[in-house]
Amino acid sequence: MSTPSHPPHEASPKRQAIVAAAARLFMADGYGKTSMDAIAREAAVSKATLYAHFASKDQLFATIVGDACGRIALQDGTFDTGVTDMRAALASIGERLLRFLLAAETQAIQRMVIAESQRFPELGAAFLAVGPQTFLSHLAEWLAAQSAAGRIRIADPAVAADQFGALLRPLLFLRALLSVPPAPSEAEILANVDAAVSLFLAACAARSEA
Amino acid sequence: MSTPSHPPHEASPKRQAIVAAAARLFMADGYGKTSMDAIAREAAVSKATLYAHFASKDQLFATIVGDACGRIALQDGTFDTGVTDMRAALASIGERLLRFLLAAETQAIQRMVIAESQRFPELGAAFLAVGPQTFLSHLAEWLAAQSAAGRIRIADPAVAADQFGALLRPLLFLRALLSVPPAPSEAEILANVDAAVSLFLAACAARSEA
DNA sequence: GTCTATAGGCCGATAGAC
DNA sequence: GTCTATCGGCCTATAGAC
Repeated sequence: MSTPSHPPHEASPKRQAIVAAAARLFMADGYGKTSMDAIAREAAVSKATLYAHFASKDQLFATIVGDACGRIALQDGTFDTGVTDMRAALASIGERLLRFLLAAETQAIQRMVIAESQRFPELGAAFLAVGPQTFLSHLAEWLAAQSAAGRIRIADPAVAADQFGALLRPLLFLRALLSVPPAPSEAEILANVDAAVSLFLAACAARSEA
Repeated sequence: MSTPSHPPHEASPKRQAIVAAAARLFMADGYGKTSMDAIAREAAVSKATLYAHFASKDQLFATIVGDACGRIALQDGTFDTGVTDMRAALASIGERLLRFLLAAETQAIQRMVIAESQRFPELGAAFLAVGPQTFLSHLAEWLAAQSAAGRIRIADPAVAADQFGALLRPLLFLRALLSVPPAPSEAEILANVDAAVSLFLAACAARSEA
């Protein structure tokens, strides 16, 4: 993140193996339980090689999480421009967001960043910037456009985007983040999206304030 | 949690010192970075005494987090029965919830439980039960009563409670959980509560469905 | 750059005296 | 129950040969 750290080639095969192994283990077991020995073993590389590519466990962790945050930003953030049915458009955006938030890799990253954000202060800020804030600013822009086109009534697009996003982190999302079974079912996901869209649209149809 | 574990007196002074020290250190540094040596030092007790009261680091951690979860449940869950102004009532409930979610101890517990919920499966379930689920079931009951009294229109109180709760975990809440400065200001807190109440009420005034 | 081998330290947990 | 002292192990990181 702060230190790109490519002393050898960025695309060195061993380096790629190390990154892949570290990502898998950090996400599965967290920072504390993952040892450099285990990463070296998983990557089929000696520990010395590992340390030739990454100066410390901290730096390796920061690199892995930074990469993962970058991957989040690459998620298709396109919002339809030729909208006619607001309910369908919001349902589509909401469903994509909720499914993304519940995906295994996203959940793993969230747990890691929340767990270590105090020890690695840049991590939380980086995640927030490339994840939630990027998504919300795109959504706010889109909402503003829909509002300007008269398809919805929104006073403050930024606030509205934040609220729509929050509605897609209901108890279902908490349950998943806390690893409490059962895993979210298809029906639950769709019901939560529908409820979020309904509440949001009902409010926007009814009022002109924020 | 599962193992009450009081071999000596539950209220033994040394035991209390251990619990206090462990709670402070676990919440500040997390499970991995907190050592039994540090806890013993902080509690002014030998490590052998520590192990006389708690069989292992895991068990001590589970006890501390279980206690903390129990303390959450003790939060004043009273909802006004003699309500006239729904906006004021919801604002009061919302403000108490958001301030609670942002409190330092609550944040520390959330980080710990999210971080270790995979290694300690009972932890996530216990937290969910005594925290969010207890609150939401009380809120749902209260909303049902208000709906029955004709002060609001709610089809599914459980869904509505979940949504009101979700609206009180906006970006502001994420920022705090990720330890990203600045700390939430008074104005931000009140603005977020007001926005949540406005959206919720506008939707409930406008529709009869969920 | 990559290996084998190991330094050096801290950790969780225990033995044994009182 | 509480202490002092210590074990055995695993961890991060490095030295030195190739």
